[in-house]
Amino acid sequence: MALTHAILSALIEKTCSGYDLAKRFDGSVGFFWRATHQQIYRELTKLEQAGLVSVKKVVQENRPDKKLYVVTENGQQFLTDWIAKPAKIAPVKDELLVKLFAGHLADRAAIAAELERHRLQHQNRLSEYREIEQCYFHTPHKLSQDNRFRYLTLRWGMRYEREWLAWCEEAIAFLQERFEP
Amino acid sequence: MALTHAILSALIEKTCSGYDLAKRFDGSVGFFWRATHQQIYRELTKLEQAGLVSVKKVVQENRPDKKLYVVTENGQQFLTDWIAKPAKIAPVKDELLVKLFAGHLADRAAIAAELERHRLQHQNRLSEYREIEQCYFHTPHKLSQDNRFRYLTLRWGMRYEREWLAWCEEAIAFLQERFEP
DNA sequence: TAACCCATGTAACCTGTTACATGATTAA
DNA sequence: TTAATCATGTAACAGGTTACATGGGTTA
Repeated sequence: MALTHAILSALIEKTCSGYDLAKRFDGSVGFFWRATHQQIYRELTKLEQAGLVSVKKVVQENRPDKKLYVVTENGQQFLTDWIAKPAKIAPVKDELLVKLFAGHLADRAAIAAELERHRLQHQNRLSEYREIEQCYFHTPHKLSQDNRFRYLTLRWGMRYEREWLAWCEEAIAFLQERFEP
Repeated sequence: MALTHAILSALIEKTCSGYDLAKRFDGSVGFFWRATHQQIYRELTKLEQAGLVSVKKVVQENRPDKKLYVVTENGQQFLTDWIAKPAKIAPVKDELLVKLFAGHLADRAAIAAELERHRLQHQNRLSEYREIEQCYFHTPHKLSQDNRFRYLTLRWGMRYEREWLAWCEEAIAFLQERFEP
């Protein structure tokens, strides 16, 4: 179960509150592991009970108090051990591919439209990644060790999105072709 | 919820029993949507109640009776409608990327080993795909309409695995490099 | 004779999703 | 004054995982 680990990884990147974590899961680690705020709060409670994170109450003016979560030594060890443990490749779970698998049932134009919508979404995601690259990773050889690793994950993301784009284009072209019966 | 649709897609490709479906989910649609046999049996019961599939009892000699599931007209319409409905791109959920995100915590050799293990797994998956291509899709222009769509999904799979391989190699090379501090 | 395949299921549990709740502050 | 942001939570439900159960047939 990697939600635990995703949260620890995010907290190690930067200590913050549950609320902040939830927002950060829209980017950052969130690109590779999604979580809603309810999942996060639930998990943080467990992590605290297990002694993998500790909590600091921060009293604020003009806004609600918050709990800052800090990864403990135990927490860091727990993460480090996990990283070295052999794991299987992640299973693919993708609706669009299921749709194409039975694509002959539907109208060609409908499928082409759905492919085009996906193409655009992947293009947008790629643009996001490119902006992040420009912003934080424009000089790769000057990066700190931790950021070099994060840059690697970003590069995975860019490869992934570029490949999706290429495939969408291929699939759309396929739909436009005339085949012999 | 696409498990429903994945099952219908698989049944449309070929009518079979719950047991057979479970096995087929190790390949075929299963490459894009995983399911355990418990999930499948549970879902088939619901699909039958909803009238999207119908059941034929088949009495066998020397082995337990089985229930053949056939997609009904309603079921086919249900699937077809779903295919045309706009959907969002699938979120990525990948442990290895979470691991790399906090990669600086772990020993370099440990991470390199994990990357290598993943590289091998992706290579194996790619070989599987290539065999399927050789076996079923070696003459693309002679394929039936439905198989052309399935071939598209296979081509996605090959792109995906090739890109993973390339990235693993990049990441491993990165770990071997010497950087200035 | 032990282990595995065929075939279907129940039960308990863990994860993930959605909706609802609160209550103050700040920007449009 | 309406909506959004900050901050944390409860509750109910849907989806997914793991373990266990049964019972005959086949293979090593």
